[in-house]
Amino acid sequence: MVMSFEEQLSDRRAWSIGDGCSAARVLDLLSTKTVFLMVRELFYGTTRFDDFVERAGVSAPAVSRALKQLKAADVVETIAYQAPGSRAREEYRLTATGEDLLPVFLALMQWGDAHLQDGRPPLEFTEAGTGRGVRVRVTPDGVQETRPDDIEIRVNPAWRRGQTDQ
Amino acid sequence: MVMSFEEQLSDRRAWSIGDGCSAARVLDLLSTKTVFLMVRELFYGTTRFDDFVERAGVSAPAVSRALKQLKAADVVETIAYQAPGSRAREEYRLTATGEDLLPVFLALMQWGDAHLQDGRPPLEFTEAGTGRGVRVRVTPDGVQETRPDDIEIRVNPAWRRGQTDQ
DNA sequence: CCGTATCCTGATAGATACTG
DNA sequence: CAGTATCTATCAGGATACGG
Repeated sequence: MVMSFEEQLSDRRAWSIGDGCSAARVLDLLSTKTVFLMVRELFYGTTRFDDFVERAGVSAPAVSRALKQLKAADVVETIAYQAPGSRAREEYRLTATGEDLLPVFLALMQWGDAHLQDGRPPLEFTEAGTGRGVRVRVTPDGVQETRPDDIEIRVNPAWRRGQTDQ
Repeated sequence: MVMSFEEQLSDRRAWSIGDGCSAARVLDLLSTKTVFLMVRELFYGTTRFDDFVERAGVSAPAVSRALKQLKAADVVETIAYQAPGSRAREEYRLTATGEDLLPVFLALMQWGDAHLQDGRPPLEFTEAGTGRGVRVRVTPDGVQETRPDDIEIRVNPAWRRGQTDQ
């Protein structure tokens, strides 16, 4: 993938080192494991502080810091809401910017499923309308994309069986 | 994307916490910034130790550790080679497993380009045969994919101008 | 040129304890 | 229930110095 690229090395140096490269910039933001686990939970629909703590298995101070970072980066926003019969709360939601992280998240999952998980992936992602499986792919401009709203997640029954066997 | 998923929460707990979730497993491996920068360099075709140090702007010990980790994880392999007229060396290459990280890498770049970079992305990825731009997308099974070997990278001329203006 | 061991510093996570 | 302050332990990263 790279050969023709090597010739542009002098340009490459200009952005590669320091803050020019987008990958490097993203890592400054998402580098910590906790931050990324928060993003995962947000995609799974977690909205409340204690649920982040419990479901991600991370301490409350760490969650507090991570969520604050994400909010500062405009990945997360807090929305006031009123549960019927209880007092006002805030819930955490992905912003549009945050939802754009879906390909990053899915690509990470897919790679883990393929290379770190033995056998069947624990989760399956399918297209709501058609039921077809969805994956992250490198594709040329013009191909059809699946909208985030059209994605359904299911726990793979085969995996569930595998777990209880242990 | 998540509603139907919430109902399966009891299953979710089983894999979400600890090492069940692929995302969490991947993060155990790729969590550090240096490791990820090494992956970036590998995709750009860097093979020699000192080049990793220079191009990623990371200290030699950090590079040493990161490369060792990646090798242990079967993302990187070292291959002996003989440059004409100099002594034998080893070079670092992505394994097939490592090359599968391409969507992760591209997705990260794209997100950074879209949300952390002001304006034009510094790099452009195109399909070798057709010249069409390529991106990472969430797509249903069956759509055409671009092979890693068919991807060309170029430094965006517009970005280069923007740089020198500063 | 290609690495690695050692030491030191800064960032990050957990435990604990406390407020609205 | 929803956080935050503090304190400490751990770990990644740089500087330095040294062997193949």
